[in-house]
Amino acid sequence: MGRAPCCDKANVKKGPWSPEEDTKLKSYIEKHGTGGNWIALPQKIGLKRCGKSCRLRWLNYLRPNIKHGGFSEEEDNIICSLYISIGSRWSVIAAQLPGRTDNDIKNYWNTRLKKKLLGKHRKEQQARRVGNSSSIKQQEANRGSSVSMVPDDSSHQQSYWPETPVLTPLPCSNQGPCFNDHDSIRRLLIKLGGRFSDDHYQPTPIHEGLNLQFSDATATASTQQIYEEQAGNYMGSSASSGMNNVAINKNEAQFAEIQYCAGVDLVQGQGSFSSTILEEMISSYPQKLDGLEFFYGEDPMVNDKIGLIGSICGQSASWGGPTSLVYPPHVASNYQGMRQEMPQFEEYFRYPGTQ
DNA sequence: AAATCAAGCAACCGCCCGTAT
DNA sequence: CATACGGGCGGTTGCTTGATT
Repeated sequence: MGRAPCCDKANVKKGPWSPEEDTKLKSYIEKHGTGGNWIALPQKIGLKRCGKSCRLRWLNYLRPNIKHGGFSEEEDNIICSLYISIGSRWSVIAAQLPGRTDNDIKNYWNTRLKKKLLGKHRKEQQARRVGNSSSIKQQEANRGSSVSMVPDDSSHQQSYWPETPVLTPLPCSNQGPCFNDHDSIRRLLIKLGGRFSDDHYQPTPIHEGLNLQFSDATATASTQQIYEEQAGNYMGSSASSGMNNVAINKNEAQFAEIQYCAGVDLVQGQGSFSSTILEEMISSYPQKLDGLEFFYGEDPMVNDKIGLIGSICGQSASWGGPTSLVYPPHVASNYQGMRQEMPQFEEYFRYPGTQ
């Protein structure tokens, strides 16, 4: 039995919204809210629109405090960092950029940022081929100093934002990249299903379905609280629909840790995680590099593929050099297989009960 | 001035997931 | 447990606008 359409397609208007439609929708929602039912909303207002269309219009354009265009360098960096870490999960990325919508970020990434970064990376590839190492160093030095990390005070979450799970807005300082903040990254990755080890945290049998730890002893009580909320969610979902959800989230969390390690290296200029493990990954799993092809350019050499992160965040190769690489989600989904096939892998990621 | 091309963006489509029945 | 339904999301489409020939 096929799905019933969400609306009567024949009697529904499509295409651009008129100012009148915008006004109707906006004033109604501001007065009465959405009523928790987008499908019924257009009939109440007298709009010949699909409920989903109304929802999209409201979320992307009519909601207060929406910012359009004019992405800052700082926002670029956040988007890049998150894209590298979690992939095209635009809603999660958008939650880190108050005032931005997932659609906006997605469009921005697809139309500009991707090309911008690709151009940057190719430039570096060419420079490397020419062997002009001194000019590269100069470029990198310039780039490092040009990365703007100016805090944006105007971007606090407003009351219309809670529909997306709000993570703590990145606490930016003018001293360095926003993503230097471990806790922000932790919160984000926890949201995606992982958790961090906590000296005060004692795993219970009920939590063992999520036996993932991040090797970070600085986890805070708030982090633990978030994790426990997450664990509660998982317990709830597993109670209603089996353990599959937990298993899925566990994989995501494992992926998140891999990404987290690389991501922290990425943003902090620390190469400790990357060097050995990633070289091994690359030599063992060159096919796993799919998904970020656009960064690689036409150069088949793996080493060239790996300079991408440096390009992305405008950081020098010095922090990770030719060994800094993160894996797209589908790679991480095969994490168990990777562990089995590559014993060394285990050495780098300690999980509870594996020591 | 007209035609063509490319970029940007708003909106739609279809799938997945959670929840209610 | 199965089914229906709504919400949410990412991918894609197609229109608009500006640049170039």
